[in-house]
Amino acid sequence: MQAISQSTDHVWSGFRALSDPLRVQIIELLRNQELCVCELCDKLDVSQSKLSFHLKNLKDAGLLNARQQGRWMYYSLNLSQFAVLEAYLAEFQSNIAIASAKSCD
Amino acid sequence: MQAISQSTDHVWSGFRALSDPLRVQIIELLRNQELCVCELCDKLDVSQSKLSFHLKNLKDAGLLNARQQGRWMYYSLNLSQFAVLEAYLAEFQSNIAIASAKSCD
DNA sequence: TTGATATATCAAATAATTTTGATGTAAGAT
DNA sequence: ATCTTACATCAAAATTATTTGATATATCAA
Repeated sequence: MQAISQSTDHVWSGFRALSDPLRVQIIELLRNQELCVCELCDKLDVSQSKLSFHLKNLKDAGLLNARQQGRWMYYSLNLSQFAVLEAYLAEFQSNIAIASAKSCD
Repeated sequence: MQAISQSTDHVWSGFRALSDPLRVQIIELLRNQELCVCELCDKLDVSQSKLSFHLKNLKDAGLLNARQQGRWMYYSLNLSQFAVLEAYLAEFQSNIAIASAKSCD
């Protein structure tokens, strides 16, 4: 068994964070810049508590960094976690089909 | 706006399919070989209808291929869809921080 | 044709997630 | 000290996803 198979918890929970359209919109907006909650709120036109819920979801999955400055919270992408998920998916490309024509009977 | 931002639907729905521990177990088992439902059922020790539900979920997301042979259905990974998701994540690595120290006030 | 097997589908029950609106908290301004 | 602003949190309601057990379908075997 490969190391990668031993604990896939962080993998599916990472993907779970990305499994929502609003959360994908959030990371798209943060693609090139850090933004504060109020800016995200404006751009996405969603309620503040709703946005807060989704930001927490992304942050708990390790996909976002948060930085407080005075009254504002600035969120940005945590690229290393994106890289973890990317690497997980990339590994599938390098598989040898050991038993491609296996039969059941 | 980049092409990638225009339709993120297949992206989050792809990630949604990967956002469940059992479904991740399924793709791990299919990593190196095609398997039929009964083999997956044995190895995962889950009910047949439950497995069927999750296989459909992965298939609908384009992550699995299905091939019928007699009474058996063989499932395998659709690597090209894995590559799509991988590429989506990879793009985030190449972003320039346009406004890293933007201030809100 | 009858029976067994492999898998899919369905409806009902259960569980998890998301939304909403209200309230809490902490920082800065007056 | 009081007020306002930015954000987080909470509980209840609404929505969505998953599980379960039953039934349907199709293939093959006898």
